[in-house]
Amino acid sequence: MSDMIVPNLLTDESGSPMAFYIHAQDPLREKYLKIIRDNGGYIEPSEVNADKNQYVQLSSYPVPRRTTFSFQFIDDYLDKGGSVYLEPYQLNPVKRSADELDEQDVRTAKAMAQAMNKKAKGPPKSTTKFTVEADNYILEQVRLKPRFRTSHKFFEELAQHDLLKGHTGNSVRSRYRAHLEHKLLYVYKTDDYDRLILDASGNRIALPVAHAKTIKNRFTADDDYTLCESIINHVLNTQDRETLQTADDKLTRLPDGVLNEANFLVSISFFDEFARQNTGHSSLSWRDRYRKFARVYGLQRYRDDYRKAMGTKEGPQPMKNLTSRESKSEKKAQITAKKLKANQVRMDMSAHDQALLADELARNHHSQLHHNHHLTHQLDSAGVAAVANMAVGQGALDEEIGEVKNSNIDDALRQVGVGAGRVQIEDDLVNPDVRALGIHQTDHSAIHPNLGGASVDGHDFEGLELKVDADSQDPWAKYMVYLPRDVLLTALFSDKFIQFEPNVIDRARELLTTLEPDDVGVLFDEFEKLGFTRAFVGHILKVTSSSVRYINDYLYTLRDALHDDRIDLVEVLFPRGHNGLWTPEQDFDLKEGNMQKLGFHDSESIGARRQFLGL
DNA sequence: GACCACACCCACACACCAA
DNA sequence: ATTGGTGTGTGGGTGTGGT
Repeated sequence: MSDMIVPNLLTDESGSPMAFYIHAQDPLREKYLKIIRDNGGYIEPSEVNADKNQYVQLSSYPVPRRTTFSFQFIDDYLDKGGSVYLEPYQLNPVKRSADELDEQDVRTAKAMAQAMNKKAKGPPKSTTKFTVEADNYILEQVRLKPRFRTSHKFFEELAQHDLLKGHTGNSVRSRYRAHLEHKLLYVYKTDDYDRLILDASGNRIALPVAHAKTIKNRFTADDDYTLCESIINHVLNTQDRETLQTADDKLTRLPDGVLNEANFLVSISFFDEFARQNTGHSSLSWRDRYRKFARVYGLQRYRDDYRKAMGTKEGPQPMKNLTSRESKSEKKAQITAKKLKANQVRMDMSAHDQALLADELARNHHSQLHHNHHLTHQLDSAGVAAVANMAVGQGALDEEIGEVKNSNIDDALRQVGVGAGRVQIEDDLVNPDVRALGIHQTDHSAIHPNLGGASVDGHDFEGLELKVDADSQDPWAKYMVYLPRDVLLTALFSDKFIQFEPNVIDRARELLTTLEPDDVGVLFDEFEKLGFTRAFVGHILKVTSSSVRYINDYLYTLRDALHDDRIDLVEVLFPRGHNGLWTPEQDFDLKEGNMQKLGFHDSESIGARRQFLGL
């Protein structure tokens, strides 16, 4: 902008400034304030004055029920030395009614979000070049966790590593995808829990990349065909022909060979069995594929289309584009639009009305305080806004609050660095509101958080609960039952236990330090390797509400008992009066509310038990 | 103007949950 | 126990702006 040479463009012939209005919240306000002033123009601070004088409002986005023009006008006007008309830059030519969300609100919200985002991100980002060292580091990290190599989350967490400072998750991911993936060549062999498998001499085992699965598998045409065929056969074998061939009107009989798919009954157990035979997807995924795709497309239709397509050059294609869920950004825009709407109503309310309303509400809510009608003069603007918001309705606000909560949680989770072997959410977040959202303290991520591999010293069992509740449908839940009281010692330990004595308990406790919330299976497996029977592990989890801290406590008492010759098995299995350790009797008391009998449990133990039992 | 770092998008695989 | 609704974040991109 060479305004040293060019005379002030934003003035009229008489030299008086051209006047504009820019809403105080507009993200580009500061930028254009400067540009316009530098070129001799004027920005009216008051909306009322601007309206009175019909000053042009410039905006980053269309504002419902106001006439606004794009900042591009200023850019072009200055660029072309003033030979530009205003009209084409108008953002929202249509005046609309005040009620009901419409597309424009949503568009506005989107544009606003985008504009705000730019502002929030601050001045133009500088970029950091990837070094050879960083590249190699990324590759090695991918090799260590091959299943996560397509995960956004994985790279987001990877970006926290010191070696990758200055890069974002996005950039590390795209660096890998665009420049490193073809250099990967091999990955390390890992077990079902994504832990490295070492060979006999303790070395990592290299594996061709193609052998390493990722987290999710796309459904192939063959998958879809097998699914459709199997379901058709299944219903033919399990349901009567008449039902299957009856049309929706319940009267007409369909021609032979045509089945009414609306009458198909396909139980969950079918998908369990099917997933056992077809291991590429979980039972839940197969069921979902059936619900969202096969049933929509038509199973018989897909079967026939597949067979037909076998003869073509292209070959059969998997089903696609049959889901129609609102995209996330769409949803967000809807919510933002609602908020805007609420704000708009507030802005539309005259100052006088706002004052009356505030006064009115204040009388109702604080009637003991005897306010006169000058009350509103004592309210600050935030107070008036809050009061007006009440008039707008709680709905939009509720969503706002919900979103704030969620983003707080997000932030808290984000603070959990990759090196932090285990999740520790700040205390102030572990409150009833957070619990009400169904978020476990430890339940933060689909992938294991300790990508950095920082070792844990085993003293922070605080709050880690394995993610299985006694009454859930988790396959591990069925093992989590009390043993009978007359059980024999031999039912608790296998021969291996003798082999590993006397260190078994300590090794078991050590193992606890490595667990993640989803590692119930790991715990079962590893404890069995140490010589615990599965039934006993289940019993321990039942007694301890599957909380790692209490499992640790239990192992202590178990160790002491084992060192005592005169072992009282019942006392070991059903410890009385121990905080965090539960028995069937105590469960009963908890359900019945006989809290006086549970005095030795602290509130944390009781809370954990409630959650564990689904009370 | 090509290349790169980084942001953003969206269908859907997989999962969980309430009714 | 089924069932449909829906949350989550992957998997595979495209868009954008700096260098």
